[in-house]
Amino acid sequence: MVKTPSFDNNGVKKGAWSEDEDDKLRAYIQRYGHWNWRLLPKFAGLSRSGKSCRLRWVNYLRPNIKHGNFTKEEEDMIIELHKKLGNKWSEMSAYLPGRSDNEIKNRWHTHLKKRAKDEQTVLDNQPIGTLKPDQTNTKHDLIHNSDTALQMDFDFLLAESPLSSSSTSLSSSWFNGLLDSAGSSDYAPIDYFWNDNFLSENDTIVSSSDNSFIPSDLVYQASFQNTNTGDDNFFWSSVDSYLEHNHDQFINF
DNA sequence: AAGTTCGGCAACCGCCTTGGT
DNA sequence: CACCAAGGCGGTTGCCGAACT
Repeated sequence: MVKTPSFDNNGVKKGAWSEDEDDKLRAYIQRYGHWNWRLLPKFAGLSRSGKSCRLRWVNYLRPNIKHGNFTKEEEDMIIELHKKLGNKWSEMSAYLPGRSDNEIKNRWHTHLKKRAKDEQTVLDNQPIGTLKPDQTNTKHDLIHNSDTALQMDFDFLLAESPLSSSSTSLSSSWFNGLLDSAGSSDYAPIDYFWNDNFLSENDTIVSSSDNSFIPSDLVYQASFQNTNTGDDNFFWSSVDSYLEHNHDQFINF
């Protein structure tokens, strides 16, 4: 299933992650965040490359990540997004909460690529004139997305998404519109999990400006205020800011 | 039962982008 | 402007279990 653990010439471990390594990485990031992937393994006590740590966290260890058991809706969405975006797996993952780009990519290659091709073949070989009304609808839906409402959502999302080339800035209306059009937080970009998992239920985001849309990177740089105690809690977005506020711990490092 | 092929997926590799100096 | 380091992304690989012969 996974690559056999081994060490390269620099003593960096490769291959499958052990439970102990997962625990170390998870505990470290949940406590300190990932302020610098390259240095993180050293601080966390791991013999891994920063890239490997990042990948493990993003694809497997981060909170709310889902594995396997793709729903029909998720698969439909992937196929639809692939039509619109091509192999932009990371962009697709923004529309599928809890799904990593790697998992979406794997799902596409192992299941959906064939399914999409088969569906297209059926459509190509079936003249519209031979279809009954309901079949015509089916063909229309498949061509123009399997669900009309979903299609409208896709069009809207893609047009308004901050990831879209036609969009020039992160707009608050994008997320508000996202929720309005979807009518459900299921369509919310995955970035929102950061808020959920690094804040206690009594914490609120303190933002100096528009806080309707806060990408994960910005969340890390934001400050949070406990509504009960009024205390501010900071997540460190850079090694400099971290060291600055934790100087005593590293004075002898 | 043994050998072979296939499917699924975690992880790696190399390139590109971005930000700092 | 050029260079460098770090992060991010998409393509690919390697391994294992299941299915097949």
